[in-house]
Amino acid sequence: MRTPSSSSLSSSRNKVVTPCCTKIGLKRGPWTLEEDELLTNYVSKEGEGRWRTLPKKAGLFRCGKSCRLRWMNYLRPSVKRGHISPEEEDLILRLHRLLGNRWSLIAGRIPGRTDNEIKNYWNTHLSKKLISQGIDPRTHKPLIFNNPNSSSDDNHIITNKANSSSPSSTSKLANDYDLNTINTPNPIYNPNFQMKEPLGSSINNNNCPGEITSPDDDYQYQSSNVMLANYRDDDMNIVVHDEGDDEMNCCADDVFSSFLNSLINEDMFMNCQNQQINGTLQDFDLFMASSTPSYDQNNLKRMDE
DNA sequence: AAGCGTTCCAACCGCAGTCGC
DNA sequence: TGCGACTGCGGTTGGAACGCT
Repeated sequence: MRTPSSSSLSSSRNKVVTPCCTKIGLKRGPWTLEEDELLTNYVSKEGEGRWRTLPKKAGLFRCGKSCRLRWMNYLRPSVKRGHISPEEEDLILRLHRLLGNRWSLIAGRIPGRTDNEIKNYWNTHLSKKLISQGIDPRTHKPLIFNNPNSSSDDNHIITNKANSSSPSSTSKLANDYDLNTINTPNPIYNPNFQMKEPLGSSINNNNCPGEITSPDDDYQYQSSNVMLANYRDDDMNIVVHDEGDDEMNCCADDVFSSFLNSLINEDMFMNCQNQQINGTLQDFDLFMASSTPSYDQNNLKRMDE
């Protein structure tokens, strides 16, 4: 069905590829009912995991990755199929504003939905919807169309190849929206930012390890659902706080979890929405101040202020 | 009905993190 | 400490379905 793209071919020449991807004779493409049945029966009996050896044991001519994906995104009993409800859509929008393209984190907050499904839904529906509303789907800030007179390092600038002043339709606008031209200061979207251990101490007691800078720069999330903060050193370089402390991590995890849960609450969201300038950090501060007595919002000094 | 363009989404890919040896 | 195996994530692809002419 699918053939390796030119990029993947060229990269695989220089890289050690995992055996499951190179084995000859493995089936690719859409799954058949028989394959689904084999996989479902096997996982029901033996449980998830050990994907590498699963295909052989289950009698499938697929690589482990493919089996895992099929199970996770389609066959798992908890997977909910069908239309995304308006409530789910709203939740996706809120979570994406906070988390960026952290699809697995977002999916973890929407029961029955998979990261792949949410990612697809975002790319095909929600990003276009936001663009049609004049909102940058990456930053959730108003779109600013390219002005030849403006400086080249402006953030949140997009170009509209057809007509920047009068987009004619959602579809047209979406097609003309050049994602490659966007610069974003938000580390959530910045691949150069390294996800590190969480900064638990500033959340769980009154100690502040450093000066908090701009909201977009300083709160990051890692795949373990932990919020963390960075600060700037004397040279204004962003410093990632890297203090391992399992207990603190655990607490930060709980706090972050509660924070996300709170966003499900409409009132909380509406309050925060009115303060989009300060975005994520302000949302978090509001939440922490209202729900965590030990959290001293004033301890967070911002270089930007 | 045929041809063509667009949309949607399942599946694939490379990469990075984690774990065990 | 280094290495390989395994797992999970986010980006991308391409074929089927759909809509328009």
